[in-house]
Amino acid sequence: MPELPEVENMKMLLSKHCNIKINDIKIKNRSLRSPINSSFEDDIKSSEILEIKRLGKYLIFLLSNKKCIVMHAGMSGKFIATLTQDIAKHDHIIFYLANNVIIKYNDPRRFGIALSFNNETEALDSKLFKNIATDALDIKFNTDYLFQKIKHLKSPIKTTLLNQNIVSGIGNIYASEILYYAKIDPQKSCNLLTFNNISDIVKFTKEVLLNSIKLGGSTLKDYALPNGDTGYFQNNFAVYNKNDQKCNNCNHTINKIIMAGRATYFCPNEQK
DNA sequence: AAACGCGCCTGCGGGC
DNA sequence: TGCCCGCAGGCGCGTT
Repeated sequence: MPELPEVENMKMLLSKHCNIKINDIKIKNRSLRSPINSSFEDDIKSSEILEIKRLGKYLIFLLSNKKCIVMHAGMSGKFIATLTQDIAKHDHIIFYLANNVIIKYNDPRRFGIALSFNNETEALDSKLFKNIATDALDIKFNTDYLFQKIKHLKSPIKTTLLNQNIVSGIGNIYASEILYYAKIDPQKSCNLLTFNNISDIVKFTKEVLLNSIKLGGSTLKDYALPNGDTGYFQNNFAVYNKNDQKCNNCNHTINKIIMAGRATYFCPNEQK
């Protein structure tokens, strides 16, 4: 999916449509990862979005009627803001704003989430967020936090960074990228990492994610920004999708391996 | 507890 | 040309 930088870009662009009445809402297909709840349309209709928050890869919409919408874009979800009425294949949710803007949620694989709650507290107390850890860009995600959280784990650091119960927002692209800059082998067990290793991981997590946000995120097959633009971060990948190419820092070839079923890229010469 | 594998879906590209 | 296979930004559940 969209990982943290892509979701942050969605948030920024959708936030331009706050404080505008939502005249109508239509759902073409309720069967996302879990079905869209039956009161979703009624909870939103005639209300306005006051504020959009992001926690990890989740978007939290606070509405003027106190209701709260939670959305997650799964692997292939995206938002499209448009003035044209056309409905494309996989446009599952359509918001009709009073200023004639139409916002569509499109998600071919339907791994996304869209649920409404009576208020923000109810949303944050729900099962969705029960085990979601602090956000990777939150000041509370620091070296002491991560060291305490993972020093006893025997799992490899790469799969651990993908665990949203440890830190939220990092996905499969950025896990490889972060560990490349931190010069750590993705297969290394967490309990073998030094405090300095973990300090580097935290530092480069912030750096890589913030840099990608600035560049509009990464655009692979499915992802596009709500205004139709594509991000540029994929041009800055150090290792992701670059197997058999040369490492930027040395002449060694970038390796691709599978960890916990997910493609993982690293330079075996730089990352120990 | 913690670590792994599988399934949920659709679309695309490569190999035959 | 067309079919089949593997793979894709994620995550929850079941099993060991």
